[in-house]
Amino acid sequence: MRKGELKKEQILSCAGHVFSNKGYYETQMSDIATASRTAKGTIYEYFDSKEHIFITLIGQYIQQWEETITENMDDYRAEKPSTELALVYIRHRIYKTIEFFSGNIDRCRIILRTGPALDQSIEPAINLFEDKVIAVIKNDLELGKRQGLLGDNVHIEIMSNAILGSVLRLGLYYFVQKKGDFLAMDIKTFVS
Amino acid sequence: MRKGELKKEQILSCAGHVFSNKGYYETQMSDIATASRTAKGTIYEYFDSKEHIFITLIGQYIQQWEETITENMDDYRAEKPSTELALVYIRHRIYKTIEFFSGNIDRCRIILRTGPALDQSIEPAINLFEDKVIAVIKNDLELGKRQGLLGDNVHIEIMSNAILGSVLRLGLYYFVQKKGDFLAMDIKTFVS
Amino acid sequence: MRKGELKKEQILSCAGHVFSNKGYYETQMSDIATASRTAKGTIYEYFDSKEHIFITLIGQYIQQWEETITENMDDYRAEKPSTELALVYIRHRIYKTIEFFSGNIDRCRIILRTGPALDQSIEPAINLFEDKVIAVIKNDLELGKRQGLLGDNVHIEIMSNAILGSVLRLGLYYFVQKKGDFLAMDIKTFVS
Amino acid sequence: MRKGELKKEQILSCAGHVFSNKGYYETQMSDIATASRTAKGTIYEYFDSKEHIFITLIGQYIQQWEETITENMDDYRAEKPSTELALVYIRHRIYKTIEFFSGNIDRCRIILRTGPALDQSIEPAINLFEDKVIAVIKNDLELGKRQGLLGDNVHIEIMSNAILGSVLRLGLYYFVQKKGDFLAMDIKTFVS
DNA sequence: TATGAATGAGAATTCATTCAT
DNA sequence: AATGAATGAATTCTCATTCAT
Repeated sequence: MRKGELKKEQILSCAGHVFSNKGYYETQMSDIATASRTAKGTIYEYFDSKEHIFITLIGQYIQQWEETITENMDDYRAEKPSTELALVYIRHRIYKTIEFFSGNIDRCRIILRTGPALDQSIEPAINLFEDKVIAVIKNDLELGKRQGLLGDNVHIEIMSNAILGSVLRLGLYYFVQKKGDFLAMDIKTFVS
Repeated sequence: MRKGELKKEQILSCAGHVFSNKGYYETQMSDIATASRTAKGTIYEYFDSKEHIFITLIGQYIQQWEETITENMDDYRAEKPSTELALVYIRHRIYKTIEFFSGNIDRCRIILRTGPALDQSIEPAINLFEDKVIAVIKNDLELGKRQGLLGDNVHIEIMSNAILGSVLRLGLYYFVQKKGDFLAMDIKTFVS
Repeated sequence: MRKGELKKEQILSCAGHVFSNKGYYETQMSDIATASRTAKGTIYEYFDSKEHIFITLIGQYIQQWEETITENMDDYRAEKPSTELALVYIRHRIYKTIEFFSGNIDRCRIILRTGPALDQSIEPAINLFEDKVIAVIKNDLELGKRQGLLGDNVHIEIMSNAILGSVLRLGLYYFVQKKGDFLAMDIKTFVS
Repeated sequence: MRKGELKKEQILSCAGHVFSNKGYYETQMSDIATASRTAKGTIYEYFDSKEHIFITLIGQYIQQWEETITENMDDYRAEKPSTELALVYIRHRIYKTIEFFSGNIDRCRIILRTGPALDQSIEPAINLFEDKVIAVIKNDLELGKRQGLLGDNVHIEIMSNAILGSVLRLGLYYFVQKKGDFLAMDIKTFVS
């Protein structure tokens, strides 16, 4: 049981590595087999299909992201019981999201480089991640609005999408394409 | 000559329609043949491969975008010879880009849904579009900085990527996924 | 009419050139069209199919060979009315056949390099040439036997095939593969 | 391992049978699949391409020929330690080559019917066989010359090509085209 | 008579998945 | 639980031939 879990995890992480380098379509099951030092048949003991691997992987990434952004949340809660909690939250989440992306290059490349249009069956998986993020941002923004930190004319839906788009694009630019040197300062400046 | 051009254009636009619905990989040459009411062999008279069709299509989109954003540029130039030209420019380009996306749903879906990770040979084509847009935005932002409209602490690279990310994401959200009603007001509010 | 004949001849000789370089299967109708500066459709005005071109070509070669080996035959007839006519004939034919091969490199390459196993429909064409040659050799050998130049124990069928095989192989070796310098002496020595 | 070798051998021999009947170009992978009762995909587990199968086959034939002509060579060596060894050798080889051709009809048909002009990539394979044979004959002839069995005026290159041409042609005539009854006597008569 | 765009049947090859061991 | 040989549907691309002009 324990051993089986390990094997599954091993296949998953190796698959992530291959997907990250070759993309979903260019990745072949034999690549995953080779990378994970597993026979092709064995992979099918743990996953129904190539698609299933990919979807499982994205699901894992979402869970990891959720865990990451809630980490140490209590510190903030305690630290600043005053106003401006929304701003603190959103900054914390952006930092944590950046940490999330920079923490695992395969994860980063897959999420940021895989457009939603790959395939009808994979599209929902990709969208799921982005929907989750949008929901969290929206929530924070609404909190901000209630706290009077954001003017009434701020359109939350637009704002949250814009923030998500910005963050994803910046991640792609700095972490995946590595076109510039990432400077820790910045986003703070930008958001505010 | 004229007739050949028409046929090529017809294949290209039908291919765009199929790509937009099924994605690059799920699209088969036979789908394009059926959609364009052309024999498979005929498509190969005009294009070397499926990849060639896709790359040609993206190239066409880039050209169309460039044409769109420079349209009526002179009006603005005359209208506001004073300061704030950069702001006018950038707004104009954002409006025009929105117009560009909303003007052709296939174009919109392909550009916004196709992640850069489809395939090694297609990735450059996709990146080309985004690089072009980044270059234009950077240029405008630099102009804005020189005109004193943007503070010195604004990091142009980050800002331009954030704007691009926002615009692409909003296009995806409102035009492709149609999750909300697009309101003409907004982006203006957002950018300022 | 005259002009049509010329066109047909032009296509045929250009086809010979292409077949000689690429072989029957690797040759495409478009190659022949390009080589003969004729539109693909036009070729079909003169020939029913690719196969038809090839068969016509071989037929032409056979006719040319027959013409070549009978050239100046009368000289020999007059010159040596004595015995040994068979030997004179066969030598003359071998010389003329060598002349035939060396006179047109495309013809030479096609006949000597095209094995009989290309295709069910082309095999008869190739065999036709060799059958013709065998018949002529056999005839000469029988004459030689009647004249007492060849012992009774010479098996004509074997001998004629052996001579044909030798001649074809030597042609291939010296004219097509050009592995050695061809010396005019020799075959005479060999045959006798 | 053992089983895989068997499968490969099975595909190879069935492919030989199909090639021998239809020729290289007319043979389709599906024919080989059917003939060997193997799925098309399986063939590609063992061979990279149709061309690869053909080249492997010819390589095998060459090896078999080399094995055949050296069989029982020692007998001769013991039997006739005197002079005329060269003549014994060459006769032995011709008999063995005839045995080689008559021993496997597919092998015989492929070697004798496949001209060198099939295809640029296959031409070397075909030539390889004939080059090997030429080398062996040349060697024997040189031995014969040293032993004084052949006059100085015998041109070895021409002679060896002529012998090869004769043998191949006779094989084609008697074994492939079956135009006459093969009589065991003969070649001996001819060569001497 | 000449053209070359259009055709579509047909070919080799790929690769996710299965299954006997 | 693990294997990897076997599968065959599916896919891209080719090319001899046709036909409207």
